[in-house]
Amino acid sequence: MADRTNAGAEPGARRVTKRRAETRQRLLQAALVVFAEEGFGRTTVDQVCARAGYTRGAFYSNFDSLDELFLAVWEHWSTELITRMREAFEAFEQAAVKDVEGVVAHMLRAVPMDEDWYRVSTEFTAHALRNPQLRQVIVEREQAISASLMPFLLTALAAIGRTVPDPGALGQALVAVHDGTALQCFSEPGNAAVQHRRTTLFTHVVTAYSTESRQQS
Amino acid sequence: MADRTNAGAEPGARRVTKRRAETRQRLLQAALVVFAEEGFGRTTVDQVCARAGYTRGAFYSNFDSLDELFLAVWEHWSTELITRMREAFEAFEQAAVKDVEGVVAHMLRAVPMDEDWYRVSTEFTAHALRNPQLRQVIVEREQAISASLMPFLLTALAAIGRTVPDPGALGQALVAVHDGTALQCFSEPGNAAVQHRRTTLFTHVVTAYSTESRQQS
DNA sequence: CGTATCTGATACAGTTGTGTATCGAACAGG
DNA sequence: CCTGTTCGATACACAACTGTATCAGATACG
Repeated sequence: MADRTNAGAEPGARRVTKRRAETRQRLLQAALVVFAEEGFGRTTVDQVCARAGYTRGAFYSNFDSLDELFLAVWEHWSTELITRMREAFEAFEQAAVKDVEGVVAHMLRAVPMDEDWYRVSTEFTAHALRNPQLRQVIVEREQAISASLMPFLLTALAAIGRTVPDPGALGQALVAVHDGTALQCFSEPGNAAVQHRRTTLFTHVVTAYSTESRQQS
Repeated sequence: MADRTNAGAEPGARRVTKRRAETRQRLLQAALVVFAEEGFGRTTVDQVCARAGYTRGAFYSNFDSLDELFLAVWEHWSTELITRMREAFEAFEQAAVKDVEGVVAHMLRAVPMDEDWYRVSTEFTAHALRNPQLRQVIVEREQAISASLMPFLLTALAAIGRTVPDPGALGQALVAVHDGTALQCFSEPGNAAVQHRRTTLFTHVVTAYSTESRQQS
């Protein structure tokens, strides 16, 4: 590994200057775009640096290899996405929601759909399947997404008088449906029917995994 | 393009020798494995040829570029898969199937789950999103899968007294669910719960998209 | 300010891969 | 068999990328 950021507490620790943090950040941003455009395997160090406005020296000072950068990009942006999702959830007005369709509509509004990210994460997925450690990383990330989403979803469902017997199963189902339908939406960006069917499918799934409970909040 | 196969009818047509066909075939097979192992972007012409037992001369005699081979591999194996799926369906005994779970179990048994293919097709998907023409190819393939599957599914459902109001929507939903859950299954190969939830999700979806009809065949 | 350290630019050496051109061997048709 | 054609191996010229080593400017801190 190249020099790692560290909070300054360790012995032998090096200060992390602002400049360095900024450089790293810009490299991560640039990398997402370049990976999306060129594909990971065909991306060169030069391309990323050029896009970020650096030369290769900056890269090799911050990372050891493109592989390391790829992982860093994926982790950075996937946590970013989870954060955004959570924020969107917290900003919700539960007021107007009266049925499952409403809950789903709210939920889908909170889930970002970014094509660059989709391409990169898809490729990362394929990449991760080649490496047991990365496989695990993927699994954990999926659980994190599910864990971020479910509390809000359960609350929203409770508000319309619905209970989820097996939240874990619902979480897994939703992630799968999201992944599968995202591809369809990106494949046919102009096709409104595909978009609509996506919502319908989500609604069916949420309905199937929840049951009506007597007391409505 | 390199020399193309042709049926010999065109003027200026070249014979296609057996040797050539065999070479092409072996290159396609080798490519699937190498792409799965290395990733498309990091695969070299040499690697594919070595795996197939040729040198680069054979490759350049059959294809113009790795891109062309990638597409050829994807088309070859995806049609192959559809064929297998259809055959598996045709071999089914409808006898023992008495409920939606049974139908789903049969269906899932017909759908091949090959990890090499999954990796390659996932990467191809990401690749295809960069090119409008390839996007279209993906869409058409999805429709072909749906078209192969639905007749059998509709028949099986009819046999247990169920009707599907919107087969197109169900087809799209099933493809999405398949794609999404396949990743989960490959990520946690040892986890039986994931496998089971996949089946459950399929069952829920098929149930939600079909309605009970009076007359049972 | 002055200085020690950190950061990114630049230059370099070596490796790896591509695409083409050429040629002998394999093949199909008579 | 013989012959014209096709196929794939080999050699070559060229281009691209990597990783390292070095250095000058930027930065933090007393």
